[in-house]
Amino acid sequence: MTEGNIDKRLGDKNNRLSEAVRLAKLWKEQSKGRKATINDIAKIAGVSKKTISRIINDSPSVSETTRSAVKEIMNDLGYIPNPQARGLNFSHAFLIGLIYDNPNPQYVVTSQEGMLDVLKPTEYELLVHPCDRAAPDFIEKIRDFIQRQRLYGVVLTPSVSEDEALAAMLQDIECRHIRIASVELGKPEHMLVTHDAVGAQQAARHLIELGHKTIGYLSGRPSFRSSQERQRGLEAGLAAVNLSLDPHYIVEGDYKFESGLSAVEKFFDLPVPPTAVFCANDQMAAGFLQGLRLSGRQAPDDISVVGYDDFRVAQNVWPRLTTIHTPTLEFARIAAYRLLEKPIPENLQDYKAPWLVVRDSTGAPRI
Amino acid sequence: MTEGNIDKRLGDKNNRLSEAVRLAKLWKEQSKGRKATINDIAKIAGVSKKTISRIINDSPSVSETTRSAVKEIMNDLGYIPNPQARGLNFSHAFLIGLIYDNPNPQYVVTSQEGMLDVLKPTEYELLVHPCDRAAPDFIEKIRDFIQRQRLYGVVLTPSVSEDEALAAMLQDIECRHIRIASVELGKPEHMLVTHDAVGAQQAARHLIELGHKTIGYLSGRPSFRSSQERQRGLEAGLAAVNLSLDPHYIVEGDYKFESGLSAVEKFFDLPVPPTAVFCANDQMAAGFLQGLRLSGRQAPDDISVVGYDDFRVAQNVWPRLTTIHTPTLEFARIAAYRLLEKPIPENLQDYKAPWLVVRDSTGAPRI
DNA sequence: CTGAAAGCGCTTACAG
DNA sequence: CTGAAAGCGCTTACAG
Repeated sequence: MTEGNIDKRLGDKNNRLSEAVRLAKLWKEQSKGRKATINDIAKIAGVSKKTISRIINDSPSVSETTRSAVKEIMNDLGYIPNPQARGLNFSHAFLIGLIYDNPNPQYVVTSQEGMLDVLKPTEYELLVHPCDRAAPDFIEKIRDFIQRQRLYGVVLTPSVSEDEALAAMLQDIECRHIRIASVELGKPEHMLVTHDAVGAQQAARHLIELGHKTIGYLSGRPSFRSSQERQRGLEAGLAAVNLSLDPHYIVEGDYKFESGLSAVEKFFDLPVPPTAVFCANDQMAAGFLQGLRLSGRQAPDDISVVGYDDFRVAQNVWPRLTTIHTPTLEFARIAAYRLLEKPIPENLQDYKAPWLVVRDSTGAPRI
Repeated sequence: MTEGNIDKRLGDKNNRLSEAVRLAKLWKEQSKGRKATINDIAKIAGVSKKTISRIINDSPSVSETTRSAVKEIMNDLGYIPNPQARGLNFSHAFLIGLIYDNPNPQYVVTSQEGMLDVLKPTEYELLVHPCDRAAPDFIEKIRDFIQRQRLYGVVLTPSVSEDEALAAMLQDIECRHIRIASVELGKPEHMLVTHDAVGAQQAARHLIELGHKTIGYLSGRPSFRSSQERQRGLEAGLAAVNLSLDPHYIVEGDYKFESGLSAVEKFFDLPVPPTAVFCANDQMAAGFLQGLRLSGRQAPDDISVVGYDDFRVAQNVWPRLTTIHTPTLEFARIAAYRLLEKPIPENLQDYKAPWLVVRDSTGAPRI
């Protein structure tokens, strides 16, 4: 290769670049706020649409020179590929769904935020979809939602994540999905397990260490796996010191404040009331605390109370609630990473188990 | 027209129908779960794509015979028009955005639910987009969000709804938007006013009727219009009985629990502490109640407390909070109706002003 | 009331 | 490493 050739090539490159700069300027004057399309970029860069498409999709078979030149033009014009046009060719939209039925707003918003943290640097957006498992056409509705907007995938949170018929439908229509649930319910590749039994066992250990022997359980709906798992953890903790959970000491709640409130008299009507109650979630524990007060009692003097979730309410009530912290935000992030098949950051690897947070609602039993 | 002609037409129609039934059956056998497209429907119905398109878009210029025949086929095959393909032709996707920065999860989830109530029977879905007004590129980020997915429109909630630069940007890119805010800030067609001053005035009247004369105000961030409006309402209520709000009796909070908690000592450090405090939201009022307890006081014996919002926390705390109810769900519904330019149902017309809910945190002042 | 052609902004084969 | 053609599933002119 002679020096002349090199000069010529440099010259060509420079010409092409300056031509691109000229065209870009022209375009900006004429476009009047219209957004650039793949055609505009191709014309200005002097390459084919297909090359632009390759760059959008990070194809390796584009020369570094072309790629950087085109990328500069893209930035200059503020070009964003139209996700609808892309979605029309791929078999999906650039949309992720969050399907939930948990009535706790903080759980929902925290999950959204966790997922959005991960989606933010991508081209995906988050669609929210509350649902009602009791509705007769609930699965059909979700199928419509997914197929209509051709979602890339969905994340399911408890309790709708526990629904086997729903999981089967998702499998059937080949919709990517991650089920966040207290325990492994289906294929591991679709599961994100929160290990509620492990958390509940810590609650049990805490109460036992304080000296409690007669411990009650305020459950969620018995059909909810999370409530079953929390009970299982409590029983495991009791079994470790040769205690067991007497069925009379189980009161059925529904995860709502009111069921906590009304549980108080049920426990205190027992011949020997428990000295501590483990509530299957914070909301019921908050109701339980209010029920205590309404009946002239208080925690932890008259009875110790432990919640589950560590949502905001745990710190708002009085006494502040001893509870089990579940890293909801982190689980949501992990779910999003897994859905997008992205590597999960190191610092999220640890967030696998819930942990105990001791506050003011627990103490030694009154003799 | 002879009888023969009529017979022939009926015969044609019947032939066409039975042919369609035959083709539909064939299609279902061969499609193997593939979703029907406009082409499939057109072929089976024996009409052009354009006619199907007209039916999808409710064009009046389609004969009732054709329309009903085609609709039957659509239902039979479970046909759903692809919103991405439609969006590619229209200048927007079938997506609505909810842009919020309110940290209260219940506010967010309630707003989402209200909007979804309205979107459910439509082809639109809801995209959530939290934001941070303090971020330097916050407006740019929102513009990207809107333009990338080519949203049909957005609903803004306080305080981001108060941002004039954001409103200007939306105007500029011609993005439909509804701003839910405490007071009319911009063009009426974009505003949905919650009339916070009216609510606050009721709080003032309630306290005055109980006999309070020295009333404190725990504000939100002074830059927030909602906090200003709630203060304005309080002042109006006081002015009605020739009282006024002494600036010393205003403590600055930030709508968060902790600022309520720490406000207690500030009020009680005054030479003459107020006998009642109006908190600019429930979350601060809950903190205030906890702060009272931590300092050995309680409401309403030592001081009356009023909140604003009537979120769940108002009933969870002890004493249960007297507060101002804002129909958040209904406002979100109205916003969605207006965005879609749908008529607002009669029963929503009334939901224009907030109202007082008296619970246990207010009483007559201690002499 | 109905339809054939061209196009929305991209991508997938296919070819070189 | 690069490109011309055809297509994704719809709609907009235009024509009749």
